[in-house]
Amino acid sequence: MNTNSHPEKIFIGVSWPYASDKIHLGHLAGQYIACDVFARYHRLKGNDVLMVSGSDCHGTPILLKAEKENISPEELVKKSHKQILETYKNLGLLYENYTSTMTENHKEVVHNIFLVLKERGYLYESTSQQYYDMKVNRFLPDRYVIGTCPECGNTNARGDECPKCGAYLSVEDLINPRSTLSDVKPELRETRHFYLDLKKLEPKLDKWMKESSKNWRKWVRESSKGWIRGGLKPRAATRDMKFGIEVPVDGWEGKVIYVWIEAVIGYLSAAIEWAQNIGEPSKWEDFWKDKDCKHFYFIAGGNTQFHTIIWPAELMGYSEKYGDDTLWEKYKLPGETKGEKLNLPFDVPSNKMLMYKGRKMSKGDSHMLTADELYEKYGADLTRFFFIRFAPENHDREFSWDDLVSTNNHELVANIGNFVNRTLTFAYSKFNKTVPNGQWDEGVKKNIDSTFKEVGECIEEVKLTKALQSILKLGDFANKYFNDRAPWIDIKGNKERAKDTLFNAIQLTNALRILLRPFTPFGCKKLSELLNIRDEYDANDVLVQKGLVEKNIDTWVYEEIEGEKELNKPEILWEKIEI
RNA sequence: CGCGGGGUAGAGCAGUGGCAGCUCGUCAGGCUCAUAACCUGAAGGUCGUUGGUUCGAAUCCAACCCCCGCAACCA
Repeated sequence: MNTNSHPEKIFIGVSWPYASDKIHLGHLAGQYIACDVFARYHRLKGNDVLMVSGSDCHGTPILLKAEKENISPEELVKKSHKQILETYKNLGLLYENYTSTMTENHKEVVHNIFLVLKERGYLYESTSQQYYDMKVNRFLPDRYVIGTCPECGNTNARGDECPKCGAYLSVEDLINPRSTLSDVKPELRETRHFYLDLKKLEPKLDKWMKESSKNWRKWVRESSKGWIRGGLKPRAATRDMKFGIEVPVDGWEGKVIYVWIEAVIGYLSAAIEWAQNIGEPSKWEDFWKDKDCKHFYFIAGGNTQFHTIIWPAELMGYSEKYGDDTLWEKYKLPGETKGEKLNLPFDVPSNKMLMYKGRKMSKGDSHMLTADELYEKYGADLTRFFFIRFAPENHDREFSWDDLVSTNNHELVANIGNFVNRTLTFAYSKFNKTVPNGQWDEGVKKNIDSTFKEVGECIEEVKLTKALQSILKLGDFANKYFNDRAPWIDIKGNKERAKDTLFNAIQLTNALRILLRPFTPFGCKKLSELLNIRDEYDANDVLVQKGLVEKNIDTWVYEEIEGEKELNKPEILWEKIEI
């Protein structure tokens, strides 16, 4: 059932996990749960949602890790991709298309964009000196060169920064440079690269950001403006490497497109792939060219400038092809029919960092807890609930097992779960396994309606923690209502009043079920069964490749459960954690 | 003086000009339908520091202190 007569179009781009390892808790806190809650809400509301992402498969760290494990980079990527999908499935993270940067389609779209940017003069060639390791036959990114810090004499300063004195260094400043890959002294060699001319796009970016960033989170907006204020520098768009998407220009063999120039293009290529998958190759234009389609990018702190500066810059430069007949004919994207510009980000709800033991989690030195560890121990709903309840939306947060246990026992279990259970067991045992036929209490009705309104507004503004708190407030209200009305006393002498109480308590239960669907879909699915509501929507039907994900039976307007409906035998939705 | 965020009760946080709030924890009481869950009440704060603007400042301005993130392919 879908009563939304004016569906909105919502495009959601989720930052691409790097296919070198499993998903860890920082990823969950950063974006992978928030995006799913947001998407589920909009689908529930009856909006057309296209949420895409994929595995980011290229780059030096994958190459090095593969070498270390003595497998090919392709094998490593394949393994990681599979693990990521498994985690998504377990947690019920649902995409219209989750793909990877290894597809032919992605390569084609990347080449198309690269060449248009080049033709429009946003990519220029330049040569520079870079360290080269003769032993492993490879150019070295700055961080793979260590040496003596010219400021403090620390002998283990990195090419970009001295960890001891904090000085920001240029790699050529290092005294006695050594390669971290082979420990040999690298030599400076001349190399040629393309650079993305961000300086040239700066005025356009500046204007766009001033107009568009008003609704962004403060820290995202301010730091993005700060980068522009500080002046944008050209960024290398290619690298000396063999693993990746080759540069589509003669004489550039052996070089690939820099992974962050390339990976963000995945938001577009994954939408194109989705359209092909559903057999309507032009369908992606509904999301990328309809000016009313809002684009949300769910990412985490460290990637902010790629989504507020670099990706918009690429899109702006690329969109100049639409004013040029020659380019338009020459560089059509797969399935492209309309000569309209591509949409820019509407919001980039980036989260801050989740800290673990005082510092951020990192794949680099295995300072992390994997998503699977948490899932295996506590299941999908609590994992999801926790990372929304304690999301680092505006500042960093320390991950804490105490918070996790506390929020489970006090909020998910005692507040919501217990209310549902006391209501259902009461109705089941005292009212002959049915919903008692009672009268609405106006206060209850009003509270349900205003909670739907408030939660909806919060989610649409991507204030998910606040949305969840609002739901918990309804849970508080529900428990208080039950307590104040004391139906266990009425049942002995004033059964009509008890009937009304339970009727309203059941409505509150059902309201909580719908409100929580985006957050804890598994428990809500179970609750549907207890309430004897037909619910074929599979909470972890992940990666629907064909068509938009099937819409829910529910809507975001509360519909009452009629009296005398039969109930199923109550069961516990969420278990308390004993310490 | 690189850019940015944060500093509010024991802990975690909300609060952007009008009586300092929420959750947990602590203490006391109530209830017994419910997963020892639920409800009521109490204690607990110099809102980082100093100065300024204002009838009025946690909130606006200035200076300073402390914590954190951002340069690499770190979410």
